[in-house]
Amino acid sequence: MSQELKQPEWADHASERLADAGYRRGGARSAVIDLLARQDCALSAFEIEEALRADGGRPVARASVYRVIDELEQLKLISRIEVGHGISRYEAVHPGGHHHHHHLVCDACEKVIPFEDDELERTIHRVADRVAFDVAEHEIVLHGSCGDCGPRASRRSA
Amino acid sequence: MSQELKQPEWADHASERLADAGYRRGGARSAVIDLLARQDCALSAFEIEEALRADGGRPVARASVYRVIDELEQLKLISRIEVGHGISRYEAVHPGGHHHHHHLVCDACEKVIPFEDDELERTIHRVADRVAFDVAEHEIVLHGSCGDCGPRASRRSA
DNA sequence: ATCAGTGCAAAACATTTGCAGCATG
DNA sequence: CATGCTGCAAATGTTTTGCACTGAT
Repeated sequence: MSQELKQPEWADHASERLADAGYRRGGARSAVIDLLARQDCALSAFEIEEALRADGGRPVARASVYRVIDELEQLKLISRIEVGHGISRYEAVHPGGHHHHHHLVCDACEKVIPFEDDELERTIHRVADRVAFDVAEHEIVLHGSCGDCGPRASRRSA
Repeated sequence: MSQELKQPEWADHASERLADAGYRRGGARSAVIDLLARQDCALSAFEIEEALRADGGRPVARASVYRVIDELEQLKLISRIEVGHGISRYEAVHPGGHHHHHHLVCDACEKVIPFEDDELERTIHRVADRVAFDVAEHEIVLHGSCGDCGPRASRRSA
C-alpha cells in the first residue's frame, strides 16, 4: 500500500539546489516543494493546485504550479511520468536513487500505485548497457486493474 | 536500427477484426490502417495525418485519424505509447505478441527507437505475477540520447 | 530599489465532439 | 437507401506565455 514515506529532507535538498541555481525563495515555489515532499507517489499539476488550495494555507495559481514543476524538472529534482489519460504527473527524485520506483496504473479508476523491484532494476540496467544508446533514465508502467476494481475488471465502461 | 518490418498481414488482420466488430470499409479507415501496417515504430496522430497527406493518395482529416486510432486501440489492434512531450504515439500490435518491443527516446532530437529484449520480458512478467494487481499490459521507455546526438548529449539546449 | 516570483487572463496545443453530407453494404 | 463513415468547425482540457503587480534580497 504505497508506504507513506514523507521525506522532509527532500524539501531541504530541493531548496538548496534551487538556491545554488540562483533562484529566490518565493512562496508559491516553497508551497509546491513542501507538498511534493509529503507525497509518496506522483501528482498531476491539477492535483497539486487542488491540494494547495485545500491544504489550508497557500493557494498557488496554475501557471505557477507549472513554472515550479518546470524548474524542478530541469534540475532533475522531480521526474515526470506519463501514464496516459493525457496528463503528466510529477514526483520527487531522491538523491542516490533512494525510493526509486515504477508505477501500476489502474485503467478502470485511473489510480497510480508505486512499486519497487530490484531484479527489474538490474535487468533494466543490463539492457541499458546493451543498446546503442546512452540511457539516462527509464520509466516502466504496468497497466491493468487494481484490487479495488476487481482482478477481472480490466475492460471499462467509461 | 529498427528493422523495417513491414507487415501487410497486419492490415488484413486488422481489417478482419474490424469487420467482425461490425465496422464498414471506409476510405479514411483503410488509409490509416495501411499506413500503420507499413511502419516499424510508433507514429503520432499528427504524423499519421501528415504522412497520409504527403503519401500521394488519401488525405484524412485529423478527427478521422483520431477516430480510427480510437477504434483500433479498443480492439487492441494498436497500442498507445506515451513518451513525454505531451503527445501520444500509436503502433500496430501483432497477434501472438510477435515483434513486441519497447522504446528508446532521444531527449535531444525526440526520435523514438524500438528495441526488443527477451530477458526484460521475462522479468516484467515475473514482476507482474508478484504484484497485487491484475497486469494487462506494460510499457517501458528508456530516455537518453541516440547515436546521432552523441553519447554525451543527454542535456539539451531547446 | 531592483529584479525575480506570482497571479490572472489569453494563447497554444493535442484531442474530442456535433453535425451535415457522402459512400458502403 | 439506410446507416455508418468522413470532414469541417467548434468545444474541451492541459500546458504555456504575456503582462502587470507583489515581494525577496
